[in-house]
Formats: sequence, structure tokens, C-alpha cells
Amino acid sequence: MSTERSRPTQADVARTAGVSQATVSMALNAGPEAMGRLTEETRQRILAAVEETGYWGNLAAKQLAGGRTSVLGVFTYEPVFPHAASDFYYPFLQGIEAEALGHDVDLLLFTSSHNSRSGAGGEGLRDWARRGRLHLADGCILFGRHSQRRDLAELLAHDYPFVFVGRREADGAEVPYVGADYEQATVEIVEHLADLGHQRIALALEFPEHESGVDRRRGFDRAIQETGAVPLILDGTVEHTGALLDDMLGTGTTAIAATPDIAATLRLDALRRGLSIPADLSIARLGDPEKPDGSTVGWSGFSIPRHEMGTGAVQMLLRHLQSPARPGETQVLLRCEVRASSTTGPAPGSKASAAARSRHPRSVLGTTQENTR
Amino acid sequence: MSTERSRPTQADVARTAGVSQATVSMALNAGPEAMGRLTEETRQRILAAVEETGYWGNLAAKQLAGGRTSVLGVFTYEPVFPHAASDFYYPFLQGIEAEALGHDVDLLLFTSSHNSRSGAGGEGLRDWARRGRLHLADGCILFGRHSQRRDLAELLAHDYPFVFVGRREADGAEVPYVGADYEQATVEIVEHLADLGHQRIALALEFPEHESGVDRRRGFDRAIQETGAVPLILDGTVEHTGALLDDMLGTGTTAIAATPDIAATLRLDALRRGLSIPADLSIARLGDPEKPDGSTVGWSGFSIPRHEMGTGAVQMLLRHLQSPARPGETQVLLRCEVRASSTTGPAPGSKASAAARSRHPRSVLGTTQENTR
DNA sequence: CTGAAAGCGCTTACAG
DNA sequence: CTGAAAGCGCTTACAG
Repeated sequence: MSTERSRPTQADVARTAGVSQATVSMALNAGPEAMGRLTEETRQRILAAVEETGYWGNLAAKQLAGGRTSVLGVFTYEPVFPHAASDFYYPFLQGIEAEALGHDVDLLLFTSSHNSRSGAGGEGLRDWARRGRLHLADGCILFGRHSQRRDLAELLAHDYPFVFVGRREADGAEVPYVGADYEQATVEIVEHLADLGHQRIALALEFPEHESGVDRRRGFDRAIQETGAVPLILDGTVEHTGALLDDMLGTGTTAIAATPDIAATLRLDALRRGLSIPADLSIARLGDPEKPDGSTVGWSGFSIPRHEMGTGAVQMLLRHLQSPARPGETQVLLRCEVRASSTTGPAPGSKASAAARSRHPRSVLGTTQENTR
Repeated sequence: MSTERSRPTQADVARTAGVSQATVSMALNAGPEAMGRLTEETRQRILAAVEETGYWGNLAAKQLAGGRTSVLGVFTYEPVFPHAASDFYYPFLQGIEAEALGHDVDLLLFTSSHNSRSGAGGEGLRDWARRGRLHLADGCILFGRHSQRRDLAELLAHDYPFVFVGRREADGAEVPYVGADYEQATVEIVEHLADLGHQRIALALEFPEHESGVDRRRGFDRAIQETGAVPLILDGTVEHTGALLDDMLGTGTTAIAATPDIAATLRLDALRRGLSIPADLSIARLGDPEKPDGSTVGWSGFSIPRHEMGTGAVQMLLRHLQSPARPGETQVLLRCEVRASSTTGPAPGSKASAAARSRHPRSVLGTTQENTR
């Protein structure tokens, strides 16, 4: 309960403790190693003085003098505030938080909502960057689908420490990230379908241009090569799943791998047309749904280790903060949990046996492990 | 695209622009008033140098030297991250954001979720405060139901600028807030019921101890005095609305004012018992529901000016930041929109006319205006 | 084991 | 109209 006008400083504490200001600094930041450099008695005296004066510390000064703030920023290209789509992002945040808590660092949310609304008035990340406000935090965790390449490039050029949750690219630079291995997961899904006897397999991606779409596409192509199945690339929009169905049926395609929202509406469309799943058509879901649809369908597909991506990103960031990132150690892909369930089955007319499923035991078990690319 | 190892400083900019460091500072912070103190030509030269060097500014230094960061903090005692209850809080945040955007200040979210989970590891606001991290922002907007009095007292004692969204009390100190006038709104609701001929009126509050409950209770008591109705104070829990109904029916009470969640379940209970609303029972809702129940019921009751509370709080905070708050100007209550709809009607057996409703024309119009207490 | 001193990158009077 | 200087509150070598 200080009655002074302005906040007490270390000098104030030092005065009432009868030591020098530098000693106060020592006592306050004493890591285990420096601990022995102070008498326990003076340390206690100083702590008492801290209480007495109501000293709080001045982060700005601390930071300026070269110390860390122990604050990590979180910037999201998606609206963080409650919102339909945000259920998808919640697990990421939980992971980030849990990990931060474990390391005793605080989290600061840089709000980007200017960005996600109308676009008026703000440019999101770049705004924060340009004004130097990003440096309120030692480094930053980024996530969200609508990231901008030039943002990342700018951050990289300025040597600002950050880690993206999800694989991202920037022009001519190595973006640090902790992502999910969509490519491998998609490979396994397509192989699973081929094993079930499907000869013609379709792919529908909601965001084919996006990194997450590119990865799935790459996995699809690879698996098609390996399995010798006939591919059908569909122009994927959630709105026109009817057209997708027509295309598939017209070409004799009996299985499809699709991003979650497309898969869900496609399934409903198919059922509405009297098709039965998986007897007439197998559908596999390439990821977790953005918006939980409350369905209890036993989807075949893979799920994204969102929590682990969050914790992993924080770990990587803290690591980079301690010692500069070495190239090749900045990009990590986590394994997705792949599972076969009730929306995929043997191709119509084929006699794929139960044994077919045993080809990828690992994927069905869904172990999560790191993969450095 | 600087290739230097560390971030460029004003000194670097000054060197390449051929001016002094202080001049760079001037040029960069030139408010309209100081604008005339620089040649347009040198200003341009400096801005060019800023681009060239990739200067970003150092907020810590800026703050330490006495300048503002132009960053406002937002601390919420509720989970900000997507959550059932958060729909209730969204409008507050929208208001806060909109206003901040208008004043060109950025918003920082101090995450408090440590707090809302298990309580392990963190104490929320006090954590931020003690480590001095609150000062990353010039001041702070607070909200959420689970605020701690001692937190506010501590902030006040340290002269940290903040404004609470919602009326809050602290021991022996004047907490700055922009709240909603629950007392007046409740008065109007009860008067409305009395006007409809109800002689016995019940009150059920979910959080009677909380400031928001105390205010409603005060309004209820006042209106009971004025109208001469017989009060019935019910022990309000959402879980036992059945018991509430019994109490009411047993005492011949024909109308009730209740906080939103109680009102909603009470209504369902009543309907289930074959009661008709409002013919047998009038129910008025004292506020907005925390969790939208998706009902399309035309509730009689009042709604909380959440968006305006958000904008008002930011305005007050910015005002206090410019010039220290004068006592008496720190507590504002906004008017709630009161409306009579289909869950309230004439008391059974009474002959209250339509004219009864005209007694409080203002409240029915629901104008929002400030009220300094 | 503790203190005196330099310096972090700014802003803000104060000189010229 | 621009520059030199002090100072914000810390941390971190460097002396004693």
C-alpha cells in the first residue's frame, strides 16, 4: 500500500532494504545458479522490502535492459472470440495454454479481429508488427487458415521468433511450424480404400490451394501411383456436393476421400438419393470437421492432433528463444490418427476381405509421433 | 530487409537520413501540433530511411522513456476462448473492440484461463499484476462475473488504470465501472407486473450475493414498497425450479421476476404442469440469457446494453488515461431496455386494462442513456 | 558476497 | 527548424 505517487522501483526497494539496486535485481531474478551468490538473510530482507514498498517491477525496463519478458504472444488469423468456427481451434489453444503454463510463461492474445471483419482499419499481423507491438512478447505462436505469406516473410526478415501451428510456406524462406502430416494420413486413407477393392477413387478438397490442401493432394497422388487406382479430382465446394455425386456416379467411382465438411454434406446427399453407405459408396474424411455437426456417424478418416500441435509449437518456440533455430529443426509434422470405421467398406462387387484392413496396422492404431521432414 | 544482426534503432535511421536521433523521434511521433516543427522534406527523408532500414520501433524503450504504448489490455474472469457461456460475453468484446479500433489503440488479451480451470498454477489477474505484466498495456478493461474484490483493491492501490464492465465493489475504494442499471430496470419490471394487477410478486435470483444480484434485489424492494405488492423472495437455483413453483402456487403468487436462466426453466416447468403463461402465471426475465436457448419466446423483461457497456468502458479508460479520474466520474450505469411481451399478462381474475402498460412509456421504448450515480 | 557503472532505445525539455 | 543531453528502470559485466 504505497502512498507515493509513482510506482516503486528497485531503487526504492534497495533503499529500504539497505542494499544496492543491483543486489535487488539479483535477488529478484536469482535463478538456481546465482542463488548461492546471496546470503539467505539479505534475500529475505529484500523480499520483505519488496512487500513493504509494493514493488511490482517494470517490464519495459527489464526488457530494454536485455532481459526477457517471459510472455509469449498468440496471434490467430481466425476470430478468437466465440464463434461457430472456433470450436475447431479450441484444442489448439488448449494445447498452447497447457504448455505455456507448464513453462511458467504468460500468454498474450494479439487480437486480429479487425482483420476478420470487413477488413476495415487493420491489417492484422502486419499492424502489430509495424508498430513494434509484437515485441511486447518474446515470440509468437501463429495459427489460422487465412495466413498471409508476406506477413510471414516479413517476420522472418526481421528475425522475429515465431512458430506457426500448421505447415505454412513463405517465399524463399523457411517458416518454422508444427504441423500435421496430412500427406501421409491421406496416403493411408487412399490405401485403405484401395485395399477394400475400390478401383476408382475420388478426391474433393475444400481448399486445394492452401498448404493443407496441397499436402492432401500430394498424398492422394502418391497413393494413386502406388495402388494403381484411377483418380478422379473433383472441384470441391460444400455447396455443390450434388454435382460431385453426379460426377462420381457417372464415372463409376465407388469411393471418395474428402475434407470433413464436404464429406458430411456429401454423405447426406447420397443418403437422400437412396444410396447406402458404405455398400454403394465409401466416404473417408480427411480431417476433423471445422464445425461440429453433432453427428454420431462413425467416420472413417483421420483426425488432427490439435492439442499436440499447440503444445509442440510452444515447445519449439521456447527452444528457439533459448538458442537460435538451426535450419532443418524448424519444421515438424505430427502424425494424424487414421481409423477405419463405418463409412468405408468393400467396393461393390469386390470381395475384399477383412484381411485387407491389416495392411496398415500402425495407422489404425493411430500412434502419434514426430516426423522431421 | 536489413541484414544487420539486431533490430535497427532510431540512431540507425538518423544516420542514414543524416539527422539526429531526436529528430527521428520527433518525425515519428509528430502529432498534428508538432508537425510544423519539421520540414516536410526532412520528414520524407526520415520516412524513407525508416523504410530502408526496416525500423520497427522499440515499444519497451518508448514506454520506459515515458511514452504510451497505445495498447489496452483486456482481462476477463470468464474463459474468452470459445465456450458455451461465452456467447453472452461476445457483445461486450465487440463493443470494446469497435471502440478501440476507432481510437487507434490495440487490444491485448490477458488470458485468465489458468484461473477458470482447476485453479491450479495461477491466480489470474493477480499473477499478471504481480509480475508487472499488466503494464504491458497502458490500462485495462476487466469483465466477467467471477471477479475478486481483492484483485480490484490491489489494482486500485497501485494506481493501475482500469475500468470494469459491470458494477463492481471493492472494500473501501471506488471501482471505476460502466455497468447496467439493473436496479431501475427491475423497478420497472415489477411496476409493470403490479400494473397488470398482480398482488403477490416473487423474485428469484441466481446470484443474489453478486453485485448484479444485489442491484436487482434493491430494485425489487423499492418497487414492492411503491406498489404495495406482497413480495416473495425465492431461493433461486436453476436446478430446483419445481420447488419455486410449489412455493409460488402455495402462496397464491401470480407473477415472478427471475434471472434469465431461472426464468427459462421455470417456464418450461410451469408448462409441463399444465399451467398457461401468462394466463395463470406471469414471468419476467431480468436480463439476457447467458446461454442462448434458441427459444423464440417473446419474453417480457429487460436486456443489457452489452455492446454499449463495452464501448463505454473503453471510452472511460481512455479518458482516465488522459487525465486522472475525478471521483464521481468513474461510475456509470447504462439504462437497460425494458419491454413487455407475451410472458406477462393481467393477473388471473384482475381486470387490468391495456392502459396499465402505458405508465412507463420510456421503459417500453427502451432508450439507452447514461446515468451517473 | 555486494556495489558502482555502463548501457538498452527511446522521449522530452532545453539549447542553439 | 534541428541537435546535444538527461533520464526512464532495469540487467549485466566488472570491480572490490
